[in-house]
Amino acid sequence: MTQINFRPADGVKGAPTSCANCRLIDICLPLSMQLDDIDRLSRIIQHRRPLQKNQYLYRVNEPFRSIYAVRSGTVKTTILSESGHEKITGFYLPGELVGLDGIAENRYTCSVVTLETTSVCEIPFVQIEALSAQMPSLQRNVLQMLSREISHDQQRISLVSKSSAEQRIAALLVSLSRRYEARKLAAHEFSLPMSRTDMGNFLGLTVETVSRVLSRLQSQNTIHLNRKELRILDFALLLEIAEDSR
Amino acid sequence: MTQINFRPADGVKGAPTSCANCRLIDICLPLSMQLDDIDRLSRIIQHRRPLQKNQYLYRVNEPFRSIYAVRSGTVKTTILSESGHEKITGFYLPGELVGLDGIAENRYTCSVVTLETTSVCEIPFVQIEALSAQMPSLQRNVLQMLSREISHDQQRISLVSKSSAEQRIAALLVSLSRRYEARKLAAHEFSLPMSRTDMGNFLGLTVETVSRVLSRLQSQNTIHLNRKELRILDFALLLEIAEDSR
DNA sequence: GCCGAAAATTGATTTGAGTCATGACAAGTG
DNA sequence: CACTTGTCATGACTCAAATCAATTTTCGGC
Repeated sequence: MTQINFRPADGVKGAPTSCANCRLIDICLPLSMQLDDIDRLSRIIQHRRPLQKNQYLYRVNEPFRSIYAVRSGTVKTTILSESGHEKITGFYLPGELVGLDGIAENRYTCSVVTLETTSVCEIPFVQIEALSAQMPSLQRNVLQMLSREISHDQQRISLVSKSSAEQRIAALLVSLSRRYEARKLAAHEFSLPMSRTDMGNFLGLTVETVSRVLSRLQSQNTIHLNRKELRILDFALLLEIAEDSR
Repeated sequence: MTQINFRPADGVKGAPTSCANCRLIDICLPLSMQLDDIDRLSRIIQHRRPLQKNQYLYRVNEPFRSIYAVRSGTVKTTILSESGHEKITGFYLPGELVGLDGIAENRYTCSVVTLETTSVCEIPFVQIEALSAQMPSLQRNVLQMLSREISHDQQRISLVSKSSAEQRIAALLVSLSRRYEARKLAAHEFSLPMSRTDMGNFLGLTVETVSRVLSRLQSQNTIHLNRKELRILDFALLLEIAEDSR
């Protein structure tokens, strides 16, 4: 299991590190900021100890304090339906931010759960506000990250409302692939961070259907799947399945 | 057809009006701002002539200039799949903002189409930025509106990924009902602003299924529907159908 | 390494939504 | 006004996904 390490620097464990050394700099909040601005931003970021699998980063209705950047690992966001059922609304990879939903009501409107061992950068919101009052580049970036999240959410809506199970699953795999690619990781060979159950929950399908569709895609040589290790054999076809709409 | 008038003031047509007189003030961007701040905000808002049904407010990839508040009428946002198929990602009622997705890339990532005659308030983004640099209340409100949109998008994801057609349709009706209620309009008797086709597109269902489910809900006396005029007869049941999840 | 629990796969069957086809109705057009 | 056009409703039929059930595989703890 060759887990890629997103630790920003090789410094002493727990020592302060800077976003300037982080390999996610082209994707994450400091995106296209000046070096000295990045350093000022880095100083307000808190590095937490990594969370084990299935831990809550925060829960719905907790008071909003911070936004978080996933540094390594993967998380899911969940909302609670009025009947008490948990519904997954998204998966977040390294460099993606969670907690942005908390700004409006000053408390989180969803919960965040780790899918594997995950470390995050915590960015206290009052400090973001204070700093961005003096730093237009940060203010602009915060707005951009929120806006980007809205675009992504819309993509997600179109993903989960696709008509067939095959389309939805193909579209999820394509989405993951592209996001790994943007992180300069292997786009056609990666590990699915979530369980089949989670995929089904997110996509509005039963586990059995997820399992069957994955098997079918495998028998057609579109993908190869060994437990969670995915290899995309025919990306073009996968994309066609995902997009080919009635 | 008693169309409720959202025109902010009774002034001369085209004369400058203020958000202070608008009945959407508790919902829209100026939410909980001071009166003098509201006046300053009002001055940068441009009132466009109303758009007829099926007109584009803007199209995907157009350069981002403004965000828009729906003043009266209804719009839908659509994104284009790679296969060229249009997918509806949301419906927006008076007091809701569209265009927030444009901030990140400086161009819109979706298109906005009117579902009926609609008027909007245009708010040029450079002016928002300039003004919010001097007006913390506005800066905060802009962030809150973006954050709120993210929460709503997550709700929408959970809505469209529900498992059965009945659940999805019930959930959409509940959502509309609550949003009309928040606008102090009749929550249990309103006109569906979108066609059956649009409902189906948004929910990932065929028109026929939409039609059949609506008929079924009607024959069970959960709703009464005459063309687009909807009366919710048993809201509790409708909510139960929407939320009752496996 | 072994055990029990959880997760995933696979099969058989049922059910619900899609597809195709037709007709009703309303709105718009010449 | 007749005629077209678009929207919606409904029926017959098919097919895909849910459900129910039984194994198999994987994984965490001892």
